[in-house]
Amino acid sequence: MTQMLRSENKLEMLQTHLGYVLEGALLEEMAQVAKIRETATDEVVVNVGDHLQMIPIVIEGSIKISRENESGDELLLYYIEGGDTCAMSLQCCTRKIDSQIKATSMEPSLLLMFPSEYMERWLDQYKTWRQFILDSYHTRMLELMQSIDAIAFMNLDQRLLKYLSDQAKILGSIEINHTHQQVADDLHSSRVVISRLLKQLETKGEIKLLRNKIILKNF
Amino acid sequence: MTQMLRSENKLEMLQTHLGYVLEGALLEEMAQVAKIRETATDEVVVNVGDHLQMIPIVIEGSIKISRENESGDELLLYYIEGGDTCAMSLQCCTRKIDSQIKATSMEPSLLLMFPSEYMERWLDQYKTWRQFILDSYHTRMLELMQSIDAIAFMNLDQRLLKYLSDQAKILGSIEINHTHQQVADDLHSSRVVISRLLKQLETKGEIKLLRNKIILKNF
DNA sequence: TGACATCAGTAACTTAAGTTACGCAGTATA
DNA sequence: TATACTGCGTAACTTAAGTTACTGATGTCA
Repeated sequence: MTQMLRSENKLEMLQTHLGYVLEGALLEEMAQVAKIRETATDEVVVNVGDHLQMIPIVIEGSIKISRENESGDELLLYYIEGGDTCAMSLQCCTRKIDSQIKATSMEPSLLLMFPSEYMERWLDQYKTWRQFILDSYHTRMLELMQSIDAIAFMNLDQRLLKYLSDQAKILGSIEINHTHQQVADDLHSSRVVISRLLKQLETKGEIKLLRNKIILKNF
Repeated sequence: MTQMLRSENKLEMLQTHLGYVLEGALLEEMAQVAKIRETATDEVVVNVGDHLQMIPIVIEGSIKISRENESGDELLLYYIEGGDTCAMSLQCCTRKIDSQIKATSMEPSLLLMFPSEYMERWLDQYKTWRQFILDSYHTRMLELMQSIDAIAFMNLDQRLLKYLSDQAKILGSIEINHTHQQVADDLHSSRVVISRLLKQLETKGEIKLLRNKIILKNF
Protein backbone atom coordinates (compact mmCIF):
# COMPACT_ATOMS: atom_id res chain seq x y z
CA MET A 1 0.00 0.00 0.00
CA THR A 2 2.69 2.49 0.92
CA GLN A 3 4.58 1.19 -2.06
CA MET A 4 1.69 2.04 -4.31
CA LEU A 5 1.26 5.46 -2.77
CA ARG A 6 4.87 6.28 -3.34
CA SER A 7 4.61 5.11 -6.89
CA GLU A 8 1.63 7.38 -7.43
CA ASN A 9 3.55 10.25 -5.92
CA LYS A 10 6.31 9.63 -8.38
CA LEU A 11 3.86 9.68 -11.25
CA GLU A 12 2.54 12.98 -10.00
CA MET A 13 6.03 14.43 -9.77
CA LEU A 14 6.87 13.23 -13.24
CA GLN A 15 3.63 14.61 -14.67
CA THR A 16 4.24 17.99 -13.07
CA HIS A 17 7.75 18.38 -14.42
CA LEU A 18 7.74 16.35 -17.61
CA GLY A 19 4.07 16.00 -18.48
CA TYR A 20 4.32 18.50 -21.30
CA VAL A 21 7.35 16.77 -22.84
CA LEU A 22 6.89 13.04 -22.35
CA GLU A 23 3.95 10.86 -23.31
CA GLY A 24 1.65 9.33 -20.68
CA ALA A 25 2.58 5.69 -21.18
CA LEU A 26 6.21 6.52 -20.66
CA LEU A 27 5.55 8.56 -17.54
CA GLU A 28 3.71 5.62 -16.01
CA GLU A 29 6.48 3.24 -16.85
CA MET A 30 8.98 5.65 -15.37
CA ALA A 31 7.02 5.95 -12.15
CA GLN A 32 7.18 2.17 -11.78
CA VAL A 33 10.95 1.85 -11.91
CA ALA A 34 12.12 5.16 -10.41
CA LYS A 35 13.98 5.21 -7.12
CA ILE A 36 13.79 8.34 -5.01
CA ARG A 37 16.97 10.01 -3.82
CA GLU A 38 16.99 12.96 -1.49
CA THR A 39 20.12 15.06 -1.17
CA ALA A 40 21.32 17.63 1.34
CA THR A 41 22.96 20.98 0.63
CA ASP A 42 26.54 20.52 -0.59
CA GLU A 43 26.12 16.75 -0.85
CA VAL A 44 28.22 15.33 -3.67
CA VAL A 45 25.91 13.33 -5.93
CA VAL A 46 28.47 12.24 -8.51
CA ASN A 47 32.25 12.43 -8.38
CA VAL A 48 34.81 12.52 -11.19
CA GLY A 49 35.74 8.95 -11.98
CA ASP A 50 32.50 7.50 -10.62
CA HIS A 51 30.99 4.63 -12.52
CA LEU A 52 27.27 5.38 -12.79
CA GLN A 53 24.62 2.70 -12.42
CA MET A 54 21.53 4.89 -12.49
CA ILE A 55 20.55 8.01 -14.37
CA PRO A 56 19.11 10.90 -12.37
CA ILE A 57 16.36 13.34 -13.22
CA VAL A 58 16.10 16.37 -10.95
CA ILE A 59 12.58 16.91 -9.60
CA GLU A 60 13.01 19.52 -6.88
CA GLY A 61 16.02 21.65 -6.04
CA SER A 62 19.18 22.27 -8.03
CA ILE A 63 22.45 20.55 -8.77
CA LYS A 64 25.65 22.23 -9.83
CA ILE A 65 27.96 20.50 -12.28
CA SER A 66 31.65 21.18 -12.09
CA ARG A 67 34.87 19.98 -13.63
CA GLU A 68 37.71 18.80 -11.45
CA ASN A 69 41.13 17.66 -12.60
CA GLU A 70 43.76 15.46 -11.00
CA SER A 71 45.43 18.37 -9.21
CA GLY A 72 42.18 19.24 -7.47
CA ASP A 73 41.52 22.32 -9.57
CA GLU A 74 37.79 22.88 -9.78
CA LEU A 75 35.48 24.96 -11.96
CA LEU A 76 31.72 25.37 -12.02
CA LEU A 77 30.26 24.59 -15.43
CA TYR A 78 26.46 24.75 -15.26
CA TYR A 79 23.37 23.95 -13.23
CA ILE A 80 20.64 21.35 -13.51
CA GLU A 81 17.19 22.26 -12.21
CA GLY A 82 13.75 20.68 -11.90
CA GLY A 83 12.63 18.57 -14.84
CA ASP A 84 16.12 18.33 -16.26
CA THR A 85 18.57 15.49 -16.59
CA CYS A 86 22.26 15.05 -17.24
CA ALA A 87 22.28 13.49 -20.66
CA MET A 88 25.93 12.61 -20.35
CA SER A 89 25.09 10.14 -17.60
CA LEU A 90 23.11 8.11 -20.12
CA GLN A 91 26.11 7.40 -22.31
CA CYS A 92 28.26 7.00 -19.21
CA CYS A 93 25.98 4.22 -18.03
CA THR A 94 25.41 2.37 -21.25
CA ARG A 95 29.00 2.68 -22.47
CA LYS A 96 30.46 2.16 -19.00
CA ILE A 97 32.50 5.35 -19.20
CA ASP A 98 33.70 7.02 -16.02
CA SER A 99 32.05 10.28 -15.11
CA GLN A 100 34.04 13.31 -16.21
CA ILE A 101 32.19 15.71 -13.95
CA LYS A 102 31.26 16.28 -10.36
CA ALA A 103 27.64 16.93 -9.35
CA THR A 104 26.87 18.71 -6.09
CA SER A 105 23.49 19.44 -4.57
CA MET A 106 23.07 23.18 -4.02
CA GLU A 107 20.09 22.86 -1.68
CA PRO A 108 17.96 20.02 -0.34
CA SER A 109 16.89 18.34 -3.55
CA LEU A 110 14.85 15.45 -4.83
CA LEU A 111 16.04 13.21 -7.64
CA LEU A 112 14.47 10.28 -9.41
CA MET A 113 16.97 7.60 -10.36
CA PHE A 114 16.43 5.26 -13.31
CA PRO A 115 18.28 2.05 -14.15
CA SER A 116 20.06 2.52 -17.46
CA GLU A 117 18.65 -0.57 -19.15
CA TYR A 118 15.19 1.00 -19.18
CA MET A 119 16.49 4.19 -20.65
CA GLU A 120 17.96 2.33 -23.59
CA ARG A 121 14.68 0.61 -24.27
CA TRP A 122 12.80 3.89 -23.98
CA LEU A 123 15.06 5.33 -26.64
CA ASP A 124 13.83 2.68 -29.04
CA GLN A 125 10.24 2.87 -27.91
CA TYR A 126 9.31 6.49 -27.25
CA LYS A 127 9.84 9.34 -29.65
CA THR A 128 9.27 11.88 -26.89
CA TRP A 129 12.05 10.30 -24.84
CA ARG A 130 14.43 10.58 -27.78
CA GLN A 131 13.59 14.25 -28.16
CA PHE A 132 14.01 14.79 -24.44
CA ILE A 133 17.48 13.27 -24.41
CA LEU A 134 18.62 15.05 -27.54
CA ASP A 135 17.28 18.35 -26.23
CA SER A 136 19.10 17.78 -23.00
CA TYR A 137 22.39 17.18 -24.78
CA HIS A 138 21.87 20.26 -26.88
CA THR A 139 21.08 22.47 -23.89
CA ARG A 140 24.12 21.19 -22.00
CA MET A 141 26.36 21.90 -24.98
CA LEU A 142 25.07 25.46 -25.19
CA GLU A 143 25.65 25.89 -21.49
CA LEU A 144 29.17 24.57 -21.78
CA MET A 145 29.77 27.10 -24.53
CA GLN A 146 28.53 29.92 -22.33
CA SER A 147 30.86 28.66 -19.69
CA ILE A 148 33.71 28.84 -22.17
CA ASP A 149 32.67 32.34 -23.19
CA ALA A 150 32.87 33.41 -19.58
CA ILE A 151 36.30 31.93 -18.90
CA ALA A 152 37.84 32.93 -22.20
CA PHE A 153 36.32 36.31 -22.90
CA MET A 154 35.30 37.85 -19.57
CA ASN A 155 37.31 39.37 -16.75
CA LEU A 156 37.03 37.88 -13.31
CA ASP A 157 34.96 40.78 -11.95
CA GLN A 158 32.37 40.28 -14.68
CA ARG A 159 32.36 36.53 -14.12
CA LEU A 160 31.91 37.11 -10.42
CA LEU A 161 28.88 39.31 -10.97
CA LYS A 162 27.38 36.79 -13.39
CA TYR A 163 28.04 34.03 -10.87
CA LEU A 164 26.25 35.92 -8.13
CA SER A 165 23.19 36.66 -10.23
CA ASP A 166 23.06 33.08 -11.50
CA GLN A 167 23.14 31.79 -7.94
CA ALA A 168 20.45 34.26 -6.89
CA LYS A 169 18.22 33.18 -9.76
CA ILE A 170 18.63 29.49 -9.11
CA LEU A 171 18.34 29.58 -5.34
CA GLY A 172 15.53 32.12 -5.57
CA SER A 173 17.02 34.66 -3.19
CA ILE A 174 19.17 37.77 -3.45
CA GLU A 175 20.94 36.68 -0.28
CA ILE A 176 23.71 34.27 -1.14
CA ASN A 177 24.99 32.30 1.82
CA HIS A 178 28.51 31.50 0.72
CA THR A 179 31.92 32.27 2.12
CA HIS A 180 34.37 33.99 -0.18
CA GLN A 181 36.32 30.74 -0.25
CA GLN A 182 33.33 28.84 -1.68
CA VAL A 183 32.89 31.47 -4.38
CA ALA A 184 36.59 31.30 -5.17
CA ASP A 185 36.38 27.52 -5.54
CA ASP A 186 33.45 27.68 -7.96
CA LEU A 187 35.22 30.27 -10.10
CA HIS A 188 38.62 28.58 -9.80
CA SER A 189 40.25 31.59 -8.24
CA SER A 190 41.70 32.39 -4.83
CA ARG A 191 39.98 33.71 -1.72
CA VAL A 192 42.04 36.90 -1.56
CA VAL A 193 41.25 37.84 -5.13
CA ILE A 194 37.53 37.22 -4.68
CA SER A 195 37.47 39.24 -1.45
CA ARG A 196 39.19 42.09 -3.27
CA LEU A 197 36.74 42.07 -6.17
CA LEU A 198 33.73 41.69 -3.89
CA LYS A 199 34.90 44.74 -1.95
CA GLN A 200 35.10 46.68 -5.19
CA LEU A 201 31.57 45.61 -6.08
CA GLU A 202 30.39 46.74 -2.65
CA THR A 203 32.07 50.12 -3.10
CA LYS A 204 30.30 50.47 -6.44
CA GLY A 205 27.03 49.75 -4.63
CA GLU A 206 26.31 46.51 -6.53
CA ILE A 207 26.30 44.29 -3.45
CA LYS A 208 26.40 44.35 0.33
CA LEU A 209 28.82 42.13 2.24
CA LEU A 210 28.16 40.36 5.52
CA ARG A 211 29.81 37.45 7.21
CA ASN A 212 28.94 34.28 5.27
CA LYS A 213 26.54 36.25 3.14
CA ILE A 214 26.48 38.36 0.00
CA ILE A 215 23.39 40.44 -0.75
CA LEU A 216 22.69 41.56 -4.29
CA LYS A 217 21.42 45.09 -4.93
CA ASN A 218 20.06 46.10 -8.36
CA PHE A 219 18.91 42.60 -9.18
CA MET B 1 24.52 7.21 -65.54
CA THR B 2 26.89 9.73 -64.03
CA GLN B 3 24.23 10.32 -61.42
CA MET B 4 24.22 6.66 -60.57
CA LEU B 5 28.00 6.50 -60.48
CA ARG B 6 28.14 9.42 -58.07
CA SER B 7 25.53 7.78 -55.90
CA GLU B 8 27.57 4.59 -55.82
CA ASN B 9 30.64 6.59 -54.92
CA LYS B 10 28.78 8.09 -52.03
CA LEU B 11 27.74 4.66 -50.84
CA GLU B 12 31.34 3.59 -50.99
CA MET B 13 32.46 6.61 -49.00
CA LEU B 14 29.79 6.01 -46.41
CA GLN B 15 30.66 2.34 -46.12
CA THR B 16 34.32 3.11 -45.66
CA HIS B 17 33.78 5.62 -42.89
CA LEU B 18 30.57 4.51 -41.25
CA GLY B 19 30.16 0.88 -42.32
CA TYR B 20 31.12 -0.41 -38.92
CA VAL B 21 28.65 1.89 -37.13
CA LEU B 22 25.59 2.18 -39.31
CA GLU B 23 23.44 -0.58 -40.81
CA GLY B 24 23.41 -1.30 -44.54
CA ALA B 25 19.87 -0.18 -45.32
CA LEU B 26 20.55 3.19 -43.75
CA LEU B 27 23.82 3.65 -45.62
CA GLU B 28 22.02 3.04 -48.91
CA GLU B 29 19.30 5.50 -48.04
CA MET B 30 21.92 8.04 -47.05
CA ALA B 31 23.77 7.62 -50.33
CA GLN B 32 20.53 8.43 -52.19
CA VAL B 33 19.91 11.79 -50.54
CA ALA B 34 23.43 13.03 -49.78
CA LYS B 35 24.78 16.10 -51.52
CA ILE B 36 28.52 16.38 -51.91
CA ARG B 37 30.29 19.53 -50.71
CA GLU B 38 33.97 20.14 -51.28
CA THR B 39 35.72 22.80 -49.24
CA ALA B 40 39.03 24.60 -49.59
CA THR B 41 41.58 25.30 -46.86
CA ASP B 42 40.35 28.04 -44.50
CA GLU B 43 36.92 28.06 -46.10
CA VAL B 44 34.23 28.91 -43.57
CA VAL B 45 31.62 26.14 -43.68
CA VAL B 46 29.30 27.49 -40.98
CA ASN B 47 29.25 30.90 -39.31
CA VAL B 48 27.88 31.96 -35.95
CA GLY B 49 24.26 32.93 -36.44
CA ASP B 50 23.82 30.82 -39.58
CA HIS B 51 20.54 29.03 -39.99
CA LEU B 52 21.39 25.51 -41.10
CA GLN B 53 19.37 23.66 -43.73
CA MET B 54 21.52 20.58 -44.08
CA ILE B 55 23.53 18.48 -41.69
CA PRO B 56 27.13 17.66 -42.66
CA ILE B 57 29.14 14.51 -42.16
CA VAL B 58 32.86 14.84 -42.77
CA ILE B 59 34.23 12.20 -45.15
CA GLU B 60 37.73 13.39 -45.98
CA GLY B 61 39.77 16.15 -44.39
CA SER B 62 39.20 18.03 -41.17
CA ILE B 63 37.07 20.86 -39.86
CA LYS B 64 37.85 23.03 -36.90
CA ILE B 65 35.05 24.28 -34.69
CA SER B 66 35.46 27.56 -32.90
CA ARG B 67 33.45 29.93 -30.79
CA GLU B 68 33.13 33.57 -31.77
CA ASN B 69 31.34 36.28 -29.81
CA GLU B 70 29.87 39.62 -30.87
CA SER B 71 33.13 41.48 -30.28
CA GLY B 72 34.93 39.19 -32.72
CA ASP B 73 36.81 37.29 -30.03
CA GLU B 74 37.51 33.80 -31.27
CA LEU B 75 38.59 30.53 -29.68
CA LEU B 76 39.22 27.09 -31.14
CA LEU B 77 37.11 24.43 -29.43
CA TYR B 78 37.63 21.09 -31.18
CA TYR B 79 38.08 19.31 -34.49
CA ILE B 80 35.83 17.11 -36.62
CA GLU B 81 37.50 14.46 -38.75
CA GLY B 82 36.48 11.74 -41.21
CA GLY B 83 33.37 9.77 -40.30
CA ASP B 84 32.26 12.31 -37.75
CA THR B 85 29.40 14.75 -37.62
CA CYS B 86 28.43 17.83 -35.68
CA ALA B 87 25.51 16.58 -33.62
CA MET B 88 24.57 20.10 -32.64
CA SER B 89 23.67 20.85 -36.21
CA LEU B 90 20.90 18.27 -35.98
CA GLN B 91 19.06 20.12 -33.24
CA CYS B 92 19.91 23.42 -34.89
CA CYS B 93 18.12 22.26 -38.02
CA THR B 94 15.09 20.64 -36.53
CA ARG B 95 14.54 23.29 -33.86
CA LYS B 96 15.52 26.12 -36.19
CA ILE B 97 18.10 27.43 -33.75
CA ASP B 98 20.92 29.64 -35.01
CA SER B 99 24.36 28.10 -35.04
CA GLN B 100 26.42 29.00 -31.99
CA ILE B 101 29.70 27.99 -33.55
CA LYS B 102 31.89 28.64 -36.55
CA ALA B 103 33.19 25.74 -38.66
CA THR B 104 36.27 26.21 -40.81
CA SER B 105 37.86 23.73 -43.19
CA MET B 106 41.48 23.10 -42.20
CA GLU B 107 42.46 21.48 -45.49
CA PRO B 108 40.68 20.55 -48.72
CA SER B 109 37.84 18.43 -47.38
CA LEU B 110 34.86 16.46 -48.53
CA LEU B 111 31.53 16.62 -46.75
CA LEU B 112 28.25 14.86 -47.33
CA MET B 113 25.24 17.05 -46.63
CA PHE B 114 21.89 15.62 -45.55
CA PRO B 115 18.49 17.34 -45.44
CA SER B 116 17.32 17.44 -41.84
CA GLU B 117 13.91 15.88 -42.46
CA TYR B 118 15.58 12.58 -43.33
CA MET B 119 17.67 12.66 -40.22
CA GLU B 120 14.60 12.97 -38.05
CA ARG B 121 13.02 9.98 -39.70
CA TRP B 122 16.23 7.97 -39.38
CA LEU B 123 16.17 8.70 -35.68
CA ASP B 124 12.85 6.91 -35.42
CA GLN B 125 13.76 4.15 -37.82
CA TYR B 126 17.35 3.12 -37.21
CA LYS B 127 18.82 2.18 -33.87
CA THR B 128 22.36 2.52 -35.18
CA TRP B 129 21.61 6.09 -36.23
CA ARG B 130 20.38 6.92 -32.75
CA GLN B 131 23.55 5.50 -31.25
CA PHE B 132 25.65 7.39 -33.76
CA ILE B 133 24.03 10.72 -32.90
CA LEU B 134 24.15 10.14 -29.15
CA ASP B 135 27.78 9.08 -29.36
CA SER B 136 28.57 12.16 -31.35
CA TYR B 137 26.98 14.41 -28.75
CA HIS B 138 28.84 12.62 -26.00
CA THR B 139 32.19 12.90 -27.74
CA ARG B 140 31.67 16.60 -28.44
CA MET B 141 30.80 17.21 -24.79
CA LEU B 142 33.98 15.50 -23.67
CA GLU B 143 35.97 17.55 -26.14
CA LEU B 144 34.38 20.76 -24.92
CA MET B 145 35.39 19.77 -21.40
CA GLN B 146 38.97 19.21 -22.47
CA SER B 147 38.83 22.60 -24.07
CA ILE B 148 37.67 24.06 -20.77
CA ASP B 149 40.43 22.23 -18.92
CA ALA B 150 42.97 23.81 -21.21
CA ILE B 151 41.68 27.37 -20.88
CA ALA B 152 40.98 27.19 -17.16
CA PHE B 153 43.83 25.08 -15.84
CA MET B 154 46.76 25.38 -18.25
CA ASN B 155 49.21 28.20 -18.94
CA LEU B 156 49.42 29.62 -22.41
CA ASP B 157 52.77 27.96 -23.15
CA GLN B 158 51.33 24.54 -22.37
CA ARG B 159 48.22 25.26 -24.42
CA LEU B 160 50.41 26.38 -27.29
CA LEU B 161 52.38 23.14 -27.26
CA LYS B 162 49.17 21.11 -27.08
CA TYR B 163 47.76 23.15 -29.95
CA LEU B 164 50.79 22.46 -32.11
CA SER B 165 50.78 18.74 -31.48
CA ASP B 166 47.00 18.56 -32.07
CA GLN B 167 47.44 20.31 -35.39
CA ALA B 168 50.31 18.04 -36.34
CA LYS B 169 48.26 14.96 -35.54
CA ILE B 170 45.21 16.09 -37.45
CA LEU B 171 46.96 17.43 -40.51
CA GLY B 172 49.37 14.50 -40.48
CA SER B 173 52.57 16.51 -40.63
CA ILE B 174 55.05 17.90 -38.13
CA GLU B 175 55.33 20.99 -40.33
CA ILE B 176 52.59 23.42 -39.44
CA ASN B 177 52.02 26.08 -42.05
CA HIS B 178 50.56 28.85 -39.97
CA THR B 179 51.59 32.41 -39.25
CA HIS B 180 51.92 33.40 -35.61
CA GLN B 181 48.82 35.52 -36.07
CA GLN B 182 46.74 32.48 -37.07
CA VAL B 183 47.94 30.59 -34.03
CA ALA B 184 47.14 33.58 -31.82
CA ASP B 185 43.61 33.73 -33.25
CA ASP B 186 42.93 30.05 -32.57
CA LEU B 187 44.17 30.39 -28.99
CA HIS B 188 42.51 33.77 -28.46
CA SER B 189 45.78 35.49 -27.68
CA SER B 190 47.86 38.16 -29.40
CA ARG B 191 50.54 37.76 -32.03
CA VAL B 192 53.31 39.25 -29.92
CA VAL B 193 52.64 36.90 -27.03
CA ILE B 194 52.58 33.87 -29.29
CA SER B 195 55.81 34.92 -31.02
CA ARG B 196 57.44 35.30 -27.60
CA LEU B 197 56.34 31.87 -26.40
CA LEU B 198 57.23 30.21 -29.70
CA LYS B 199 60.71 31.70 -29.43
CA GLN B 200 61.02 30.21 -25.94
CA LEU B 201 59.93 26.82 -27.25
CA GLU B 202 62.53 27.10 -30.00
CA THR B 203 65.26 27.94 -27.46
CA LYS B 204 64.24 24.87 -25.45
CA GLY B 205 64.65 22.83 -28.63
CA GLU B 206 60.98 21.81 -28.83
CA ILE B 207 60.33 23.43 -32.21
CA LYS B 208 62.03 25.12 -35.13
CA LEU B 209 60.70 28.38 -36.51
CA LEU B 210 60.59 29.44 -40.15
CA ARG B 211 58.59 32.03 -42.00
CA ASN B 212 54.97 30.82 -42.19
CA LYS B 213 56.00 27.51 -40.73
CA ILE B 214 56.53 25.83 -37.38
CA ILE B 215 58.30 22.49 -37.27
CA LEU B 216 57.81 20.19 -34.30
CA LYS B 217 60.77 18.30 -32.85
CA ASN B 218 60.28 15.47 -30.30
CA PHE B 219 56.86 14.55 -31.65
C1' DT C 1 63.95 47.93 -59.90
C1' DG C 2 61.38 50.37 -56.52
C1' DA C 3 57.26 50.57 -53.59
C1' DC C 4 54.54 48.27 -50.61
C1' DA C 5 52.63 44.65 -47.67
C1' DT C 6 53.25 40.76 -44.67
C1' DC C 7 55.66 38.38 -41.15
C1' DA C 8 58.46 37.89 -37.19
C1' DG C 9 61.67 39.58 -33.30
C1' DT C 10 62.24 42.42 -29.43
C1' DA C 11 62.06 46.08 -25.91
C1' DA C 12 59.44 48.65 -22.61
C1' DC C 13 55.52 49.12 -20.33
C1' DT C 14 50.68 48.07 -18.31
C1' DT C 15 47.38 45.24 -16.26
C1' DA C 16 44.76 41.37 -14.23
C1' DA C 17 45.26 37.98 -11.31
C1' DG C 18 47.69 35.09 -8.01
C1' DT C 19 50.60 34.70 -3.67
C1' DT C 20 52.26 35.52 0.92
C1' DA C 21 51.69 37.49 5.08
C1' DC C 22 49.46 39.55 8.85
C1' DG C 23 45.72 41.54 11.73
C1' DC C 24 41.23 41.61 13.48
C1' DA C 25 36.43 40.47 14.39
C1' DG C 26 33.08 37.09 15.23
C1' DT C 27 32.00 32.39 16.63
C1' DA C 28 32.46 28.13 18.72
C1' DT C 29 34.50 25.23 22.31
C1' DA C 30 36.77 23.57 26.34
C1' DT D 1 36.35 33.09 30.58
C1' DA D 2 40.30 31.75 28.09
C1' DT D 3 41.33 29.55 23.78
C1' DA D 4 41.23 28.36 19.21
C1' DC D 5 39.13 28.58 14.70
C1' DT D 6 36.97 30.62 10.75
C1' DG D 7 36.03 34.35 7.74
C1' DC D 8 37.33 38.61 5.96
C1' DG D 9 40.24 42.93 4.89
C1' DT D 10 44.39 44.69 3.30
C1' DA D 11 49.21 45.54 2.03
C1' DA D 12 53.17 44.25 -0.62
C1' DC D 13 54.90 41.64 -3.93
C1' DT D 14 55.25 38.30 -8.10
C1' DT D 15 53.89 36.61 -12.40
C1' DA D 16 51.51 35.66 -16.81
C1' DA D 17 49.73 37.82 -20.33
C1' DG D 18 48.41 41.78 -23.12
C1' DT D 19 49.73 46.29 -25.42
C1' DT D 20 52.35 49.61 -27.99
C1' DA D 21 55.94 50.65 -30.74
C1' DC D 22 59.65 49.98 -33.59
C1' DT D 23 62.83 47.05 -36.37
C1' DG D 24 64.47 44.21 -40.16
C1' DA D 25 63.56 40.33 -43.28
C1' DT D 26 61.03 38.37 -46.85
C1' DG D 27 57.81 38.34 -50.52
C1' DT D 28 54.78 40.50 -54.13
C1' DC D 29 53.55 43.33 -57.71
C1' DA D 30 53.41 47.40 -60.77
